[in-house]
Amino acid sequence: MTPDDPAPADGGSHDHGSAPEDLEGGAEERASIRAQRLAKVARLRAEGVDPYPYRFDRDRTIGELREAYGHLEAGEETDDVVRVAGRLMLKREQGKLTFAQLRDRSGEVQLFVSAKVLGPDPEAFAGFNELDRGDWVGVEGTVMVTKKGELSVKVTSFELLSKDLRPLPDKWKGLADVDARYRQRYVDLTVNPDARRVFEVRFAAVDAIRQELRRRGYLEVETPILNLQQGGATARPFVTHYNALDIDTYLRIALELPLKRLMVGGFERVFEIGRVFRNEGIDTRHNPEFTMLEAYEAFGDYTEMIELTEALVAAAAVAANGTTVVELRGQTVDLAPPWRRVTMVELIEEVVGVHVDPGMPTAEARAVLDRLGLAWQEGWGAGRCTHEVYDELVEPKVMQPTVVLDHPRETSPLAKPHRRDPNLVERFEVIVDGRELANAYSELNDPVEQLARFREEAAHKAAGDPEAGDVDYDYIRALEYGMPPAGGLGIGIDRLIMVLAGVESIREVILFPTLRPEVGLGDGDFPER
RNA sequence: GCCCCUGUGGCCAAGUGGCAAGGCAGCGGACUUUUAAUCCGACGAUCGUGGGUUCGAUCCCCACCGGGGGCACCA
Repeated sequence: MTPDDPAPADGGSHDHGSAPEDLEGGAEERASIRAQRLAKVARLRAEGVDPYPYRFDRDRTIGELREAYGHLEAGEETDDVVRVAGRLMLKREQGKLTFAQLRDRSGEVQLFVSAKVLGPDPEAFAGFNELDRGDWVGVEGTVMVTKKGELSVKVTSFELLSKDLRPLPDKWKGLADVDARYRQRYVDLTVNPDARRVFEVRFAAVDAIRQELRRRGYLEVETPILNLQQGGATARPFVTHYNALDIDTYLRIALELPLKRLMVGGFERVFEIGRVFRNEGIDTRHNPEFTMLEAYEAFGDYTEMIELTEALVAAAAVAANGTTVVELRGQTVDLAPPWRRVTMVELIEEVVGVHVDPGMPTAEARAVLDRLGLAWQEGWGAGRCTHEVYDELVEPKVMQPTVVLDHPRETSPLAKPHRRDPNLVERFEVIVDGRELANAYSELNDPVEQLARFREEAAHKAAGDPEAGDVDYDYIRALEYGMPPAGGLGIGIDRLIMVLAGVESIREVILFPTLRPEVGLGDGDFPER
């Protein structure tokens, strides 16, 4: 239970009432599966069996069982007693012998349930057959292998651990309705192996990233999600109200500014993997809440971040898939370092065949956009125009991992000016499969310069731009104390997982993606106690 | 916001302007080595919701709701 939850409404009473519905004779045939199972639960209680017992002491996982007994030959039987637990995924009744598949988080094993073995009480065997596909069950039995070579537990006793009142989807086809898959992810995960695989990829990848960062001496930190100001990126924020202080707060849109305050404080190497929130549209690449990694390293610049990005992505790929090679939409992509490095201006020339750069006169840059059929807006300088060409015509076409260096200063308010070209900043993005996967800077640490850029943004906000941020005076004050030179990196974890899992929609990699409220599900759909 | 596609028992899924296939699951029966077990039998559907056209609509039209995709917006 969530610690802050109020006391449970039922006051902890376990005094269960009568059966939900008396199902006599033929009525049971016509009753819904759920009603039948509710009746079953009531019957068990009447017999003194708790259908929701408190615990079951298994002595190993099914994976461990397979590990230990995988070598047995077909037909071999042992006297080794084991206790395993899991969800009943299949049941094959065959007269006085029943086979079932039991699954836990580590794998599946067959249950060999014989009337003779389960005795002496003849009710016991009938009781096993009363179990339904989907029930959570604990069993004790001996390890054996059937004639056909299937590792099995010959069950000597069993216990219902939790009743499944709703029938699982088709045992072969699983759950196909995407709406149901996202809304009822618990069912999706239960019956669709692909769904489980995607999240295994996710957990392995994120874990590998953490390990690699820790190995490099990075400290994992947690910073506020409720912010008094909007900053760290350009995006429309969610606004909520904090009653105790009677102020509006913003859900964070980035992790950047608090982490850089920690650089001022001397942490030198920090990272955070956390949820950020952007009040924008939903599509195959955007979910309003998504997971971001940001990492900052003192005394380095963006060149360190290239190597770090390569290492993190490669480690994540190997941990998730055992290889750096992934298949994406029929194409093979190799994430093994080193990746290609190229400047934005060079890459535009290569892919589009035109020259445009942030140093050229604005009119000239706009003329390039005109020739390419791209729209520009008043107020766009050559830098913004260059970025537009890159976004529209270059990024979608780059498949293999590519480090795109040296972005226009105009579109990068938190990056440090380029040491050799005042029109640029020291920033790179990594593109894989036509998508931005990572973004890194030599971090701007000049408080005077930073304040000027904040003020520009605040002016935009005052002019009605909901994505422009506020002047964060405390952040400026922090910079005035001195932030060491640093490289910083951001990786969109969800998009990385999409690449590693080879899926095309961000919803496939988020356990509970944001959806409209479900209609029609209400109190009337659930039984009285 | 706009456009296209889509919604059929718990799940999967056909279908047509004229009584809504089939499979899985569930229910009853047979079966002690099955592997999506098999065989036999009976049951289960206001075809997303509301209007309209029609003698008659699951099907055609309109609106709304949910979902998917694209565009736009947006990093």
